[in-house]
Amino acid sequence: MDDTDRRLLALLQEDATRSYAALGQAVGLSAAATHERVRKLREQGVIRRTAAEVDPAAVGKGVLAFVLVDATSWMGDSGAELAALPEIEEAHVVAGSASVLVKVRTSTTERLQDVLRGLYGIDGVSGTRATVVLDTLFERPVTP
Amino acid sequence: MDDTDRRLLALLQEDATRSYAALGQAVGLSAAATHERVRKLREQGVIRRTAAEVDPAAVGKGVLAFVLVDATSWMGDSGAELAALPEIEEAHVVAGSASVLVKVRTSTTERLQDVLRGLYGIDGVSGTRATVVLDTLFERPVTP
DNA sequence: AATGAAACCCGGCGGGT
DNA sequence: ACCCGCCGGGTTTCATT
Repeated sequence: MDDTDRRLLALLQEDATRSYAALGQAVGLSAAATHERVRKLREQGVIRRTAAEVDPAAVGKGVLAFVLVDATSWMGDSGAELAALPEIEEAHVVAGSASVLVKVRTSTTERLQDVLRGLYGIDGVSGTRATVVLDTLFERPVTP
Repeated sequence: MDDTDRRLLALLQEDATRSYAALGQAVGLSAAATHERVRKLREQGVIRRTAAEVDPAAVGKGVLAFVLVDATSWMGDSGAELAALPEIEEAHVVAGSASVLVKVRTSTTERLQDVLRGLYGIDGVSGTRATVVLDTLFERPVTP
């Protein structure tokens, strides 16, 4: 993982449809060498996958909220139950006053309410504190 | 935006390197028709871009935290100042007791502290409440 | 680990149904 | 809108250094 790899990662994060030739030119390498480096980055798991980024609003997911979930028991093994709620985009075990933090996207606030109801249905959950997003200033990839 | 489009989106979200032929076979369409549909989805902005997903830990970003930022004045126009801190991955204006919620990835907790210091340097910021992530249960794309 | 050449396959585009 | 067929270019591999 040298500096060239990091530059390649940065380029692929903003547009993974670039050709290896163009990519190589940007970092001063041949297409074949570039291909080999990227292949290794995939193999090592540095590049998890290459995915299409979908606009949430365009697929009817205009409401975004972060929900702190309080629990009376350990929730670190409740991943599957949380994943069963498809509107939950991320779930993290956190330190602090809450046990889990989830990121939720729904079509409407009514549907958000349904998700909160669903959270209460999970064993040990004793409370939720939702923070509703009014406007997203920016979302960007990690800077290697 | 019919059901076929949604299936295409789901497939492209999990692997955008698939060929249009394979994609078309999965939804019962020819490669050309599939290509046309995906082109339109891009044109309409439903597909924002296709990007490589990088493992944060692999690029030395092992610490994740969500920070609620309190402010004494309106922070909805502070996007640029927040974006100037490269460790901030997302920034949202929120309803509730805080004004802004940011997602921060750093190499160490010391660096996280630096980011918090940086936040206090922004005009109007009066406080921060950080929630540190111990373990990420899952992160997945939006389900169309 | 990088290069250049070569084979193969895919993306992109026309025309037609 | 979808399907078929063609063509240029990119991906992918291999021998070589």
